[in-house]
Amino acid sequence: MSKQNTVFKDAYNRALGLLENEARLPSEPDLALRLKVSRTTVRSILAQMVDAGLIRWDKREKTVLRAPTLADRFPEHETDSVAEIIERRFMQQILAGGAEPGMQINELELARDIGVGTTPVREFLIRFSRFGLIEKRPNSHWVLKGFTRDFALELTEVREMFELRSAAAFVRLPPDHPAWRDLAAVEAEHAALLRDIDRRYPDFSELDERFHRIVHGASRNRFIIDFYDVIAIVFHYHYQWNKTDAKARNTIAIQEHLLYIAALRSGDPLRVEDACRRHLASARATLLGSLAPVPEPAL
Amino acid sequence: MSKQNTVFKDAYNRALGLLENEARLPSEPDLALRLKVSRTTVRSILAQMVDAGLIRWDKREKTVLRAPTLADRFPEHETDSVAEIIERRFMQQILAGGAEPGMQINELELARDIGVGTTPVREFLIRFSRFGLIEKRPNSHWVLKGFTRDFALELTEVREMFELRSAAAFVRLPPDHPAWRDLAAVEAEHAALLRDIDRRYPDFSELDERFHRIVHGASRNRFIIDFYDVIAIVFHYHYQWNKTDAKARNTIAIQEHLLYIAALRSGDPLRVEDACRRHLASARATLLGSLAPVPEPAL
DNA sequence: ATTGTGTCCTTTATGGAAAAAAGACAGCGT
DNA sequence: ACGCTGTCTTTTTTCCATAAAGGACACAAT
Repeated sequence: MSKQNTVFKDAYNRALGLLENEARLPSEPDLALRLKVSRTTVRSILAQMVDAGLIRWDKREKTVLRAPTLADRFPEHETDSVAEIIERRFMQQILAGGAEPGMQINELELARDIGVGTTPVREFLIRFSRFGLIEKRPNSHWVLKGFTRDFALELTEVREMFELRSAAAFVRLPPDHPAWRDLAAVEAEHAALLRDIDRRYPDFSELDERFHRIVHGASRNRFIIDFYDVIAIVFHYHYQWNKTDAKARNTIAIQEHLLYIAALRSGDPLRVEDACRRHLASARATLLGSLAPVPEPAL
Repeated sequence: MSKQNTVFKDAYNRALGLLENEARLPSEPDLALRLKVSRTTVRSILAQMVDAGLIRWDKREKTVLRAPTLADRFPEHETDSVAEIIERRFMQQILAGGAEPGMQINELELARDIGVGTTPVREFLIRFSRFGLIEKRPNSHWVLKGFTRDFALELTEVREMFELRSAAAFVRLPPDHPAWRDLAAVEAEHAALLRDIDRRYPDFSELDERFHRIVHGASRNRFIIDFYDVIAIVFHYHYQWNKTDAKARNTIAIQEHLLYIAALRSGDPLRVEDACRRHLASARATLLGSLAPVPEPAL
């Protein structure tokens, strides 16, 4: 076994959707564009569809024979790339499972645990190291620095610097800048989410990321924009395994966002700074509160 | 050929220095500690020294037989790890050689060029991607974003935010904090360098990095501290192939550093901020000036 | 009792192979 | 003329093998 054809399987599943309401399929380059894969993969998909009796394929003629059923789809888990699998398993171990700071991380053991080769594990750890949670000892193991209170404080310190600056840059954007349109869109989604909060509160996480990325984008600074990756991954996994008071927490955050958005629209720098600071302070308090409580100093 | 024993060769060269003025060598664990390698490598070194007729080795007795000569050393280039070789060659291509933004980077070609396997090249690119100069298209090539004017502006913007905050944190350090001792040491080195500037001006680069890392360390924030890696690598390679006015440039920077250090010692936040801003503004101007000039807007 | 050595096992670093996926190009069809 | 397909080549992704390096443990020497 040398490589999983997850790109093929995922694109195949997505291609099944195109068969639903069409009698014939477009050209290969057109399909490649829509599915965001190469024409080589498109041709594999078409060949597979022929085998499955879904289409007849002769040169430019690609006639749909029958509608796809659930049985035609590849199972979800076979469409995950190795990198995604490694990320999930690793984050599970260090955020959910009890992993103490200082612990050694062993590439080989991790690879065996997950059932993949050492190469992708190693590459994952290298990529992941930029998040500041692990550190490499060359020619030796990795050290887990841990999702500690210190980590959260350092993360939020930088986040606050970056977001305040980005928010200030936002109000200086020209009125026809696409960011204003994006902002209006997320504002509407916030309002919609709030109206149906009892049922939809778990959807906030994704909206939160979208909103903050729009704000950070206004900085037009790749380092600031890229830093949001660190925040996003930490929040994503942390709150995924830490759902206490999720509804109340998200409701408050939505309201803060709405005030923050209104401030941005007002164009008043002072009002923006105030709304931004309030929200960031509250986000920090929530994050710190969800960590282990501060150790009591001895009396 | 599967792996270069560069760790061994580099440690062997360093170990030769220990033979100079000693009649016998210490224990294996002791040597391992001094050379910062494992005992396994120490034992390989000792075995090699026996073969070379440098020592007699019997259990705990490690008697020096003769002083090492230049011929005993491994040549410098054999002691560079593969990762170092890749980094140098790559930086040469993108900073010194004319590499236009938007260019594709090909792992395989790069590996063949340098004469190493694809695995370390790939790992280098992943590590390097955090510097914001290249970007990955999954399942496809890397894209060179280039050391452009925009890059320099974005880099210096973040640098200035981080350094101002770190400098402000520095003056709040307790008087017995080791950073004050480090600061005094680099101050002395600055003075010494300035006295012999005609001859020693190329040494400034290293001192510059040492100084700024001390300042950034005061932030006690891993993200701020790690960000200096980006600055360091850019400055290191950029000025290595761009030596115009190096002496004048370094002389000015030393003087700015001395004022900056004096401000830090004064403990006056306003004075610190002023000195820090002045130096950063001058560093930015120098960096931008050394890039291609701004394209003239059409009349 | 502590420190050092001999021995052996494990892990990391790196090259190599092969499947999956991307990409190039000539010739064909409209 | 332009876009599409057939075919072939190249590159990326991944697993695997092996040398280099690290690390563990029992026994030996001080």
